[in-house]
Amino acid sequence: MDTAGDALFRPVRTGNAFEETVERLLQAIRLGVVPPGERLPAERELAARLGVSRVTLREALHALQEAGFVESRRGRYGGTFISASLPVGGGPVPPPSVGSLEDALTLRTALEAGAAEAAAARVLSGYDRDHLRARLAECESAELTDYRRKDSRLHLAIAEVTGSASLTSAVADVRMRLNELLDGIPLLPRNIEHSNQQHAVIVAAVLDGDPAAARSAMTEHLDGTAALLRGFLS
Amino acid sequence: MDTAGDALFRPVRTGNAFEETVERLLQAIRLGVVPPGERLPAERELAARLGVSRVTLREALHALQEAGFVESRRGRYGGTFISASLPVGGGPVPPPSVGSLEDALTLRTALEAGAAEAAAARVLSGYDRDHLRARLAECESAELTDYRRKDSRLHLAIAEVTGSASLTSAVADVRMRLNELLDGIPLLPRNIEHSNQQHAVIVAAVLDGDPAAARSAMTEHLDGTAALLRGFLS
DNA sequence: GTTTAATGGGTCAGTATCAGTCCATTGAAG
DNA sequence: CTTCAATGGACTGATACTGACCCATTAAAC
Repeated sequence: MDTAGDALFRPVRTGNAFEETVERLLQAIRLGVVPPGERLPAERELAARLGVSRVTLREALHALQEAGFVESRRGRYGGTFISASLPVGGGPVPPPSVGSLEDALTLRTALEAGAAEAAAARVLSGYDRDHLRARLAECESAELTDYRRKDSRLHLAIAEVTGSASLTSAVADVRMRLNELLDGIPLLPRNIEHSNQQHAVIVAAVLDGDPAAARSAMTEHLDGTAALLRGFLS
Repeated sequence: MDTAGDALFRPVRTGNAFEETVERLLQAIRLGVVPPGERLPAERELAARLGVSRVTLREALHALQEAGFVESRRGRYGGTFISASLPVGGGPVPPPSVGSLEDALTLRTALEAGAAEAAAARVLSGYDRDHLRARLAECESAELTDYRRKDSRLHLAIAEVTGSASLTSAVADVRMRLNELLDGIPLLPRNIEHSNQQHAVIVAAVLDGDPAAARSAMTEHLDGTAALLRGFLS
């Protein structure tokens, strides 16, 4: 029962509805799923999709508004928009134990390498192929301050074209966990350049329909940032 | 935003606290993490670990009791025990869409193949090695009615020795989703025998510290049941 | 026997969350 | 300039969940 019990008897809810809602919205913003300037779905629709009451959603939106992440406009054709300039990092993160870092890295490798392989094994629609190419291009032309978001968006796109929504959510979750840690370490142009080369190889392998190549390229890419994280956080 | 939005704006809570608690406990029972006859943690402790009030936990336990999954005894050295003979399947499952089946299968392959690889890449403690061997043996000597539980327990053990609690939880979750579907298809001795051979290969590769072999053996194993599921549910 | 510690059984007031309803604002369309 | 539909803003009563109690029961330990 021991270790499996630890995993199964973990908390059923990680916080109250308000906190979880804020977390989700931050996920969408920080991972670049809805970019600066764009509109979120209307409150009524968003509340329904998040499975939360509109009151709770609005509390979450207010919190994000006060923190400067979103701005709301009333009236028809109004809505809640992502701020053009996002606030910088969400404050100092609690020192992550080595254990929790390894936990997240292990999960990430499984999910993202699996996603790359699965994506390459599928026959992709033209839409999917364009999506991948667009995210790759965005990543290559990203400003330094934008890079993490564009990078996340590309990785998420690879999970998306897998066709598995569960896999996509899981990738988004683990990336949020790791991004918090990554915010604590410097972003070197040298590393970005290297990342972009690897990204190109990964996307090419996926588009070519070469699962083994996609997996190994992704694994290599992930090992790079994993080493970086281990180095800076120890 | 499209597909990524679908994944990110999914419901924050899949049900009320009561339902989620029942689900978790069923997970522990159905996956064989706490076997028939054994005791669950005391209500106060379990409620704390599940992050739920004791009232809610007790409601969940009562529901499971009425359904015949557990029995409670009062007094010191009492507790809530898993029934020696568990009720059969949880009623007719809603017809799973092909999409949701593929969704779960894709996620499972990523998680479990990744887990096998990660497990083989670690230096395992003696305890871990024994754990794996014990679960494998249990699986090989399982009765037909016990097989699914013992099988799940083994797969979970492989995730456990990875050392990543998140990965373990994720494997448990996706297995629960698939077990519901597997309950709808017959369990042939012929298949069991084949499964056990594959299990032996997987565990051997993990114990030998051969990640590539562990991954490929696990992939092959999973592909087998995936084909079975696709065949019966279409 | 008596004691005692650990357990399940149950109650209650406070808080969080929800579903439903109506209001206020906006800008496009007529 | 009026109308209208879609949006954010705000309130209310009902319900779910919690945290903190205290009680009842049991079997080992003394």
